[in-house]
Amino acid sequence: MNKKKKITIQDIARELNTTISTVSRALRDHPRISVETRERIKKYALEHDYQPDFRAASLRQGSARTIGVLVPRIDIHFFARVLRGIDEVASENNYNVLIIQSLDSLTKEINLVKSLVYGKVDGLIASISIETHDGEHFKPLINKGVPLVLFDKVLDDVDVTKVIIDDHYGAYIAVQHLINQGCKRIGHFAGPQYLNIYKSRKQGYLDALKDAGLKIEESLIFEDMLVKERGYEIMGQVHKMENPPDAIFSSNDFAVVGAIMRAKELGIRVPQDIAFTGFANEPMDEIVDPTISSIEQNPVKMGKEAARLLIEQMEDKKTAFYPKTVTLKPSLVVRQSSLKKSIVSV
Amino acid sequence: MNKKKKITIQDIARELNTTISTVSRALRDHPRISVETRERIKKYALEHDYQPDFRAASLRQGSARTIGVLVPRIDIHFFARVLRGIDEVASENNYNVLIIQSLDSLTKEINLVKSLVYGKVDGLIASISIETHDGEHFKPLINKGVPLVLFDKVLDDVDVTKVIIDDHYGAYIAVQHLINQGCKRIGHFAGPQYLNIYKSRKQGYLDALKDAGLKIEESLIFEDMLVKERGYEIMGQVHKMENPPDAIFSSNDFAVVGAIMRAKELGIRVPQDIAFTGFANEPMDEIVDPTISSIEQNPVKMGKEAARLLIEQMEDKKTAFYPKTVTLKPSLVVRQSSLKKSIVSV
DNA sequence: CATTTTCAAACAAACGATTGCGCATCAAAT
DNA sequence: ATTTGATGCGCAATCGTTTGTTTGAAAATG
Repeated sequence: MNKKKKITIQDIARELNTTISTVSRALRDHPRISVETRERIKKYALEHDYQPDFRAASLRQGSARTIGVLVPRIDIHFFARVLRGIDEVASENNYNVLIIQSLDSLTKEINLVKSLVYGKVDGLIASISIETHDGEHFKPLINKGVPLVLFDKVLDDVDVTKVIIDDHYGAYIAVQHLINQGCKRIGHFAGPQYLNIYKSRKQGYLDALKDAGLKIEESLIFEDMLVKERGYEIMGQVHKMENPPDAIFSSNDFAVVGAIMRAKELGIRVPQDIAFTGFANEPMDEIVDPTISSIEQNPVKMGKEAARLLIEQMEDKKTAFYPKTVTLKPSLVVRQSSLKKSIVSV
Repeated sequence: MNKKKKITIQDIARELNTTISTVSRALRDHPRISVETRERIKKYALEHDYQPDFRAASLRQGSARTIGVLVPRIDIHFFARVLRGIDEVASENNYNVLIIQSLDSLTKEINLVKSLVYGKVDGLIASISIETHDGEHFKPLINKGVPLVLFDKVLDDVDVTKVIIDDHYGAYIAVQHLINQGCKRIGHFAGPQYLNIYKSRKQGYLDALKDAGLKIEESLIFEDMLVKERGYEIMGQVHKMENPPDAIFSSNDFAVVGAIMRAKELGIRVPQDIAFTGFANEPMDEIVDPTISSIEQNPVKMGKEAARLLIEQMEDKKTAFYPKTVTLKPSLVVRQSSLKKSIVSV
C-alpha cells in the first residue's frame, strides 16, 4: 500500500507553494507560465503520478470526450466489427467509447437514450433495434444539440447523418461476378421482403440480370428465411427441377452453407455444377469446404466512417451543420464456391 | 428546434422560487421536503424533461457508476460474449460500461489503464494482452483503491479477484466423453505448451486417460499451432499411421475443422472411424458438417461473474476485502463429430 | 406568555478542475 | 522620470450537483 489518497491539483499547489491556477496552467503548457515553474510542477506531478480528475475537468469544460454507441447486441459479429472501427477512430482522437445495447428492445433503447442526455456522452452513434420504427426518442437528444449518427439500420424521420451500405450494389456485383464466371441461369435466395436490406439485394440481383440481358425466371427466386436448414431444404427442391440453376446468389451466407451441404450429399459439385455467392462475409465462409464467396460489408470501415463523421460534427460547432448520408460500397470476396473459371483452367 | 438549452436544477429553482438544495432533495425524495413542493418540483422537472448532469453528480458523489472493461480485442467472439455478460449485470445494477481495447499491445494497455485512474471508472474488469507478463501497471490503480477483477488471462503477481476457466476439467470431460463413446486410442492436438491454457488441457487429457486405465501413447500427441491448415496436415500423417487413433481431443476447434476436411477427402468417416472433440465451442461448430462437439467456456457467465464480483467489491467498502479466485467449470456440448453411440444405435 | 420542539426550506460549502481578469514586477522605450 | 509592454502568477468565479448546517415560523409544551 503506497498512498491511498488521490492527489489533486490543489495538493500539488500546496506542496509547491503556489496556486491551483498556476498548476493547472503549467500542466497544460500555458505560455504565461515560466519554464522553471512549469518543469517543477510537471516533475512533481509525474513523480506522484497525478492524473486530472476526469469528472471535474469534463464538468468544467462541458465535454466528457466520450462518444456513446448504441447497438442491438454487442456479440453479433457485424456489430463487434463496427465497434472495432469506432473504437479505433475514437481513441485516435482521444475519445472514450461508452457502449450500450438495446438487446433489440425498444423500451430498453428509449430508456438508454434518455439516460445519455447530459454529460454522459458528447455524441451518439446508433444502430436501432428491430422493434424501432420511428425516431421520437432521439428527438430530445437532437434538440439538445447532441450530435447523432445512425448506421446500418437507420430511420427516415430523423434528419441526421447516416452511414449505410449499398445493398443493391453489393447484390449487383455478386451477380455480375457469377455471370462473368459463365453462369447463365442464376437463382436467388431472397430474404423477407419487408426488410429493406433484402428488398434492395433482390433488386440488385434483378438489375444485374437485366443489364446482362439474361432472362428473369420467377421459379429461380426462393423467398424464405435465410437459415442453414432452409438452404438445405431448398437445395433439395432445386435438385428436382428439370431445368435447375447453375448458380445461386443468396442474400446471406447461412443459407449457402445449408445448400452446399445438401449439394454435396446429392453429388452436385460446387462450383462446377452450381456456383454460390453469399452476402455478409461471415467468418465461417473461409472455414467451410468449399469456402464461400461473399459480399464484404466492411463493418470496420463503417464504424470508422461513423466515428469520423460524429467527431467532425462534435468538434465543428461553428459552421452550420447539414446532415449527410454516406453510402458505403461493399466489395466482393471471391472464394471457391463461385470460382468456376480457375477450376476449369487448372 | 424546441429548446436548445440544457435545463439544470438551478433553472428549476429559479422558476419555482425556491432553492437548488430543495429541488435536489425533492427529486431524490428526501423526507424533509413537504409533499406539495416535492410534487410541484417533480412535475416541473418531468415536463421540461430534466435529467441531472451526470458529471456534476458523479464529481460530487465521488462515483461515476461506471465500470471499465479492458480486453485485447472487442471483435473476438469470446470477448464479445464476455462483454455481453458484463453489460447485462452492469445495467441491472445501473452501471455504465466503458470498454477499452489493448489490441494486444502492452504499451497501449499501460496507457489506457493509466488514463482510467481518477473518475473515469469506479472499477475495472480486465483480460490482459498477450504481451503482458506482469501487473506493474495495475499497481497504481490498486493502490488508489480502484477495485480490479481479472478474467481469462490473469496475472500471478497482482493479488486481486480473478475469474478463470477450469481448462483441466474441460479437457478431462471431453476425453471422458470420447471414452464413453467407446474410443480406445484417443489422440490429442495440443497447443503450444508455454501457454498455460494448453498445458492444462493436455494435463486434463492425460489424467482422463490415466483414470480410465488407458495407455498414454506419445505418438498420438501432436503439439502444434492449432489452425485449420495444420489440422488438415496432421490428419494426413494420422492416416498413414499403422495404428491410427480412433478419436482426437483437440485443444481448439479450428484444428478439428481442418482435420475433418482432410478425413473426408481420405474417405475416413467422422465419427465412425475417428471421433473428434474440440475446445471453445466456436460458432462454426454447428455450421460445419459434421457438426463439432466442443467444450463450452460459458463466456457470458464469466462476464456476469466478473461483473458481480466487481460490483460487490465496489459497493461493499466497509468490510475488509479479500481477493478470491473463481474457477468456472466449462461444459461439454455433444454434436455429431463425437457421437458414435447414437449413430450405431440408429 | 415564554420557551422549546418540529418541520420545511434556505444558506453555503464542498467536489476538482479551467479560465477571464487583474496585480505585480522588471526591462525597455519615450 | 514616466510610460509602455511584456511576463509570471494569483484571485475568484464557474461548471451542476449533493449535503451538513442554519434559519424562521408554526406548533407544542410548561
